[in-house]
Amino acid sequence: MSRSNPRILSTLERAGGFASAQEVYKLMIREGEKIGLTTVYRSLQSLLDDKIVDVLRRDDGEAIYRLCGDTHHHHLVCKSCGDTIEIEGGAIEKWAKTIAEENGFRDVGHTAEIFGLCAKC
Amino acid sequence: MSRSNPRILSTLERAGGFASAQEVYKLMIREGEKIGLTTVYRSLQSLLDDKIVDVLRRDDGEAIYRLCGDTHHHHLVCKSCGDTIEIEGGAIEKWAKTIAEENGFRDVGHTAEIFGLCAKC
DNA sequence: ATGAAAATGAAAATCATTTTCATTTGTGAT
DNA sequence: ATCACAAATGAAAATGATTTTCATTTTCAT
Repeated sequence: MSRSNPRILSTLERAGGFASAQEVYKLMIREGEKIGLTTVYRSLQSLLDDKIVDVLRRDDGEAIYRLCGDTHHHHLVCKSCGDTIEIEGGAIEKWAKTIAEENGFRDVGHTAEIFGLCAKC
Repeated sequence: MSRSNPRILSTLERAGGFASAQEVYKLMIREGEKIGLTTVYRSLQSLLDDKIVDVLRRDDGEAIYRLCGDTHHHHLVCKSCGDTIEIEGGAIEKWAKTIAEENGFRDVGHTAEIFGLCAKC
């Protein structure tokens, strides 16, 4: 079932734990690895399914993948440079849970991202 | 300098203050307006430059534009039947603003969605 | 009315991502 | 080792949003 490929995960790590599919692919090619772009996309997708990586969007819409720890967190992302800060989501967790209960929902999850311009940009 | 076109802004409003370029274009065509896709893109871009609209990304990477200052809301979505409930986001607004300030970010926006199984499913 | 500058849009170009499909590889049974 | 079949791979084509090009039209000050 796992279509993931250890070489791709390892490349993502080597890239600083943060790169787009295209970048992972180019990096592997540049390093002489034999790999196809399709496989890179597929592997990243299954790493995503397995919640081993996280996906965000750059300003231009390109998807960037990052290794993520297992603790559930949210992101504060700079629209300009892509700099990302992990944030604690205690307040959000409570909010989501409350709203869901009020409306009779169960088995609840949520997404939340904050984006803006960081101090440097 | 302002390449904006009032018809596009007005269509975005009519769309609920929230739509992609493609959607704005299709809506205008469907309503019999004479407009080109290129112009829609250009107009949205300059509305963006003028900070009259805001841009976000859908999960699939498509850019969605919304009127700034539009009191925006969030969604509680059923994973199974797709039923969607609009929710007030007062708590979230405050949370996002606080976190952003603490980290020196400005010009801040956010996304938040809650999803789960509704009472019927 | 005249010309310059700005706006427009059809068609082509870009670029990330997905799909298709033929080939290769891995695995388990015999 | 051999056979058979499922999973993985990747080249090439398809897709779809967005941008660019460029020729034409509109606007506007004179």
